[in-house]
Amino acid sequence: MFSIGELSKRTGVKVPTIRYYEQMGILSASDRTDGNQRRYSRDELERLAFIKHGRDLGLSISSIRDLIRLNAHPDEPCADADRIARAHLGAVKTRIERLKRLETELERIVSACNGGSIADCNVIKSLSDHTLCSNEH
Amino acid sequence: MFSIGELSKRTGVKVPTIRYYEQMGILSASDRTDGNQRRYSRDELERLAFIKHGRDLGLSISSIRDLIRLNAHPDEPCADADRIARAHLGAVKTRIERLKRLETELERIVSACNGGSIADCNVIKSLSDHTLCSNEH
DNA sequence: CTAGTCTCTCTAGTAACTAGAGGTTCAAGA
DNA sequence: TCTTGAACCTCTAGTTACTAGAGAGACTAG
Repeated sequence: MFSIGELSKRTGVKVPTIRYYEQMGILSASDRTDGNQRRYSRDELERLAFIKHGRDLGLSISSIRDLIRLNAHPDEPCADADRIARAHLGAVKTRIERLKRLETELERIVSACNGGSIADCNVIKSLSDHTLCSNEH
Repeated sequence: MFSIGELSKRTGVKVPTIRYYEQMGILSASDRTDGNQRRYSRDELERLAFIKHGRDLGLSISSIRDLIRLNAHPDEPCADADRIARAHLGAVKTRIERLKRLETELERIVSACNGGSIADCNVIKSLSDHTLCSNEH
């Protein structure tokens, strides 16, 4: 059995975050000491690693909750799990596209700085004047 | 003078959001009617457009607040404004990089789905097993 | 003058944590 | 066995940028 601090060290998830996951209903300690401290089994350590991996990949807690639920029914087809991952992939692609457009825009704004005074600062002008934008956002 | 609804229509910023910006101290109505309704001048319309543009580009409200403060002192050098934009550009580039790595990872996970049952679903397996990752995140 | 839309303030909820207060428990050394 | 210091407990509140809703008052067109 692991204490919450050990779990934290092994997974890299901070202690208050582990408690937060418990509140969110995706990870709970299977045991408590007489003094009310959480004790985790190896299964729970693995589940936390699963959660962390999902979070690192940007999955929401509710998506992770769904995946955990799916995992509990190993006989059902995996279409749902695939759908969750695919939906997330789509969202990631969209975000990349948007950010790339912003990057272009910011490059333009920053490269226009002439080192003068605010009165003729292109950064602020660029932000004020939407018509200068090379693409819509 | 514009009502808050008119301002909203002209800028595409929702009414409660405009009131929120007032709370945040970046935009306040220069006048009120006898019945306590906000009335905005053309200057304030333009400032809201500036705020919206900055938000669309992903600037935080506090960065926008800084830029507005800078804008109020037109004689000072524009290095600070440039620095804010540059810092943001750096953050955007970093986010793009990270997202691209996640994209690769998710592509791998999704493409591995064999349409079977959860028990041997690669989506969940991939998320459980960190060692399968082709790059660290 | 009235109906219907707009606006007001205030509170609370969202996502995923993080920080802090004030108190208790655990583990290791003397 | 006792003590001490780190780790743990619960609870509340703060973060960001909004969004939703309640209940009441204001404005405007016909």
